[in-house]
Amino acid sequence: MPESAPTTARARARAELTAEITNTARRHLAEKGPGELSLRAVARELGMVSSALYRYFPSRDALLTQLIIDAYNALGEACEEAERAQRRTDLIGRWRAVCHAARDWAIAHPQEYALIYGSPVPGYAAPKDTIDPASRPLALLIGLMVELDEAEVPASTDVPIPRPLATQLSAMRAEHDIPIDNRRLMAGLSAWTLLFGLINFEVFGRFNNTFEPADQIFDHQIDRAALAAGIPLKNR
Amino acid sequence: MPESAPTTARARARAELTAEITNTARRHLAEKGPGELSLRAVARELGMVSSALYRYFPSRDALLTQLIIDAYNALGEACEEAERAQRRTDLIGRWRAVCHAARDWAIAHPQEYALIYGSPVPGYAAPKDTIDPASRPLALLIGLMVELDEAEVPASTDVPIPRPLATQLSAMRAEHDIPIDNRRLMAGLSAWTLLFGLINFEVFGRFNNTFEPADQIFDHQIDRAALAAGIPLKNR
DNA sequence: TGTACATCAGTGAACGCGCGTTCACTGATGTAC
DNA sequence: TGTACATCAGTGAACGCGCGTTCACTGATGTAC
Repeated sequence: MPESAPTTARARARAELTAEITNTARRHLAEKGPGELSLRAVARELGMVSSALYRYFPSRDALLTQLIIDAYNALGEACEEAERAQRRTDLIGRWRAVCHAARDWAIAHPQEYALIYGSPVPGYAAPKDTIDPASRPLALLIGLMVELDEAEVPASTDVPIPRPLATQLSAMRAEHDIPIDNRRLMAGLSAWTLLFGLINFEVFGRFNNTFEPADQIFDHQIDRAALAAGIPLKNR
Repeated sequence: MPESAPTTARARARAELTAEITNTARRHLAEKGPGELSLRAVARELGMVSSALYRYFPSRDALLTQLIIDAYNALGEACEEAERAQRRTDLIGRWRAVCHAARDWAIAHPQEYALIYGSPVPGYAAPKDTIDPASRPLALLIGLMVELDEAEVPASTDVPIPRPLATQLSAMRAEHDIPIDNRRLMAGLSAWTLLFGLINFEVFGRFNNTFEPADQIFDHQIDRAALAAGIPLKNR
């Protein structure tokens, strides 16, 4: 539901149809791939003429953008919800919850996942509105790092951070008001990279024929990453 | 050059034209994406009629398969060559060399990289001949692990490996005659996952606007991974 | 409450495009005797 | 060395397809007075 509930019948119909269009498009996407998403096919399924879609989306790219934003938000929400369900003091539980939520969502929606974490769609430039939704999982992980800091969990012994990298990290901290030092931030970024690298490998089939199911190797690797990020595997 | 040098003029011409076709296709791929690769466009550029290509490749998919195999081999070769250039005893140097070679190749050939490590091309199933070329980088890393073992470098303290994962790892070791234990093999696999996760993030633009250039964050993360895999950062 | 006008949703035809693949063909290259 | 035949590369036309987007239009819904 948008900010203010639509009052007139027309506005309500419009909101509903917009949702129906994105839902249908999402279903088509799930079956094929972003390149195969066709406005005409979506219109056909909705019993409309293809040109009618242009009342709702100015172009195919705009529809794709909507799907991308929705995907980022769905993934972000899944992670946040799972994380929220853990005891606040259970840091490793929270880390695992985020990892599993992201993985489960990706496996359940492989094409949507590919849309946001796979190869960029050629000729398509992600607009600014995708940035915030896209950063929700990372924000969660950084939140975890902040609490590690507050709980005075010692950071894992670590590889030194050279000057130029420190500059980039500091700039990032300043821009987003992140109250931890570079070492901890870097730990969060590493965990984030590893998590999605792992999911990519699984969703894109790199573990096929060897690690099927990949549940165990996933669990193992995220625990390794937790250790590397300074999250103790056992709560005190 | 294929196994046996072609003797007749016809055979030579055929080999040359086949190469020209794949080269042109590769160039087109580099500019657009796999979905945009068009037989007609390739033929046009070569001054042939589109149907003539069918003397060389039975279908568009066959051409794509060739490009995929070539990409795997090019990447694999780049890694192997870089690794070969290091002193044998310099294990961390060899690890870094592999990482940098893979990254450099990916950055230089982003579309080819996307073809092999990005979202799967919809409706396209990779045939068996891609398996061997695809595993070359992992094979290198496992080789490194074997030498770590031989050099009696102690494995890093680690997360325990549960039963079912151990079974999968043992099966893998048996199938490929890998003379190390599960713990070391797992370390190699983790390093491998992290490396390509990292490259994906960079090539697919996830570090944009924050870590540009990403050289430093890359170096830092591969050193972290080295530590986690038990490779000492300093040689003795 | 009623009327005149403005806004909007959806239609249907059309434009212009490029694609993969098939097929019967011509003419050149290779092979067997 | 020469001839008859088989193989192969490349042609050009055609099939059948689906796509995104534009445009002038009709008829319904909403708004101002």
